[in-house]
Amino acid sequence: MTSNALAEDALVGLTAMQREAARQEGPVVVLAGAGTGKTKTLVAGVVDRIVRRRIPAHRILAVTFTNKAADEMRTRINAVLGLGAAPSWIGTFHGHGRRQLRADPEIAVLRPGFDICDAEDSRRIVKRLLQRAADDGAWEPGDAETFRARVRSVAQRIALMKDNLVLPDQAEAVLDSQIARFGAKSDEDLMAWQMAAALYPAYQAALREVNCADFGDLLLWPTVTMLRDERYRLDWARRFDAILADEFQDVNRLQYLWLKLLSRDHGELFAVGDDDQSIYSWRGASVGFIRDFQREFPSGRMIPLEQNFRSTGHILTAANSVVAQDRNRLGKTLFTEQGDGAPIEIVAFSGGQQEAQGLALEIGRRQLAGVALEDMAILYRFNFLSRMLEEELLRAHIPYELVNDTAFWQRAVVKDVLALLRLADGPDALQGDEAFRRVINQPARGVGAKTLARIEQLARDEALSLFAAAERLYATSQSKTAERVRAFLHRVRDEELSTETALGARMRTLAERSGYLDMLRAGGEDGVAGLENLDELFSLAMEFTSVEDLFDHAALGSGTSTEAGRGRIRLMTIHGSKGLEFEHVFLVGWENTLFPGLSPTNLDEERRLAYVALTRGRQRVSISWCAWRNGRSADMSPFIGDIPPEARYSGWLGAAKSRAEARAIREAQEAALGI
DNA sequence: ATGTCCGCAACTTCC
DNA sequence: TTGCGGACAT
Repeated sequence: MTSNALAEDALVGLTAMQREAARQEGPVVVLAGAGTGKTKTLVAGVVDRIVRRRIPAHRILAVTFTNKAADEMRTRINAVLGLGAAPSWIGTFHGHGRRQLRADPEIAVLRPGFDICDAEDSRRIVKRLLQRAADDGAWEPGDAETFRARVRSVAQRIALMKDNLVLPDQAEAVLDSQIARFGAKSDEDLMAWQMAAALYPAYQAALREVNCADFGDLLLWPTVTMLRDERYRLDWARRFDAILADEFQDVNRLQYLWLKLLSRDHGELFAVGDDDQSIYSWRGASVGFIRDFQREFPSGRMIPLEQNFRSTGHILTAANSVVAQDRNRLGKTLFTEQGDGAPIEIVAFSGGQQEAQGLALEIGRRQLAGVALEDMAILYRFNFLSRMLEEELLRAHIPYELVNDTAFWQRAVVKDVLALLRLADGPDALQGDEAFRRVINQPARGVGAKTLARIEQLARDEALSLFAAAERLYATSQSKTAERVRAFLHRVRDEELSTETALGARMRTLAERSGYLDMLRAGGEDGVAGLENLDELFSLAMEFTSVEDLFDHAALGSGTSTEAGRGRIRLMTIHGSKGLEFEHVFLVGWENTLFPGLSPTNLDEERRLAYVALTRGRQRVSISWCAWRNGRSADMSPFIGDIPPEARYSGWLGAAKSRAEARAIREAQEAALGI
């Protein structure tokens, strides 16, 4: 087959508009509504550049927000062009930033081999700084609860400043403009901004001290350096002939500028997005960039895609109506040539448990009616809502899969064992201290707060690592705990000299010999779950050849790309569902106390979130809400009221019509599973 | 005086 | 589900 024929293949099945978009040269934004073939067009755009325009794959940069989206794009391009034909520069913003910063760590005042710390690590640093400031009497620490909230909020604001290219030494000066941009709804908010600005320089210094980059740093310093140093910018910009960006409506200032600096010379910026699906303003995203595109790129084209190929008419009517309340839209209306289909089903339950049970029953019923479990999904606003659902699905013997890429790497057991590896890899490395704190008393070996404080003191006085300080402190003592601690330290030291190169095997040995696995084995059900997680970690780690790579992937939450499990219903947050589609979708917890939430956040954004949720469904969408949740009464979400009456109806399908029916469904399911 | 274990609380959304 | 305060054990 000739390459041109291949290109045509890729374009086959595209509408005229989609094809035109894919072949467009120069700056272009494809304003693609949900289900209008956005990813298809993006993939066609990459293929067109490689095949028709003969741009080498390695000179194409494609960027997404999530690892999932990047994997998806790579898979689809490979499906068209053959395995390995996809550009190597397909990845997330953070992934690209990481690559750029690894090449020149000094632009962030870091040294080679720096670590990437995740949001939790950032919060830990902020926590320590806030504590120290409170001890110095800089402000009232408040009670434990407000202190915790403050840590979160200060950390988030520092991240927001980074996303807006505010450098540490500028924080105080631009404080007012930041407050103006993001608003401060309460005195607490205002105070958090002030603290964030005051602590930002110390926070950055703390990061550098341990040779760590946070998420923001990955893109901040490359971008700042490209702005300041034209040679540096050209060095990167000249590597690429074409830039493609997914989810353009969700870029923040930093990401936008990064894209612009890389594409400025040739103007080959191909972006797809939908302003109605902008749901990341809490991460600094601004719809303004897609809305002002035409002004920023006068020669650029904006191509709208409005024909929806995914959902039936009633679903689109519902989605359009919900989002129509948002004033400031670019404005487009989805349409379909399919029929109206089933109206949106609205179901009320008395409480969360009843909702979960009702859903389990309904899912069983549809399964019996021939709908495959993998064609169904349950979407919720907050992760904690999955708990009750899981319990009831388990009870009903309905196989499910929790879709949450990053959760795996955030599990305590995974972090603990990674910390063990980090210690073994270099106990005296600066990053080793955090790892030391994590595992020194895990399993409990008699090293509590007081002892740790003593170790920290010695470490500070003698400028030692915690590991070295502990070794010295316990070198001679004959106490039982001292002996056990000494044993632990020696095992880690031994492991440092290990000739074992397979990381998975190394970690298993470490976990075994440090007593960590025994702790889990003695830990009952939770322990078993932990052991299973570790097995997955060990096998994942086998694919990595360097410790650094493994830690990077752990921090960026990638690498657990488990194939969409067949025969399982999927559970995820609405945010996590963006870009996906399912035949049947269940939207739970649509109450005025939950969605939109109680705190007066950005109502338009919640609305867009509702739009995203609704447009995931192809055939049927069911919405449920509870009159009572967590001991509080609630009302139906106003978003439900926005759906025109002809596109919805009040169903009771979640409830069994009779006891006999419930039993029949259960028995059929159990029979199918051979229970 | 220290460390451990137990029960209770609250929890965005993601790289 | 982590993270804490408090009671208990060493």
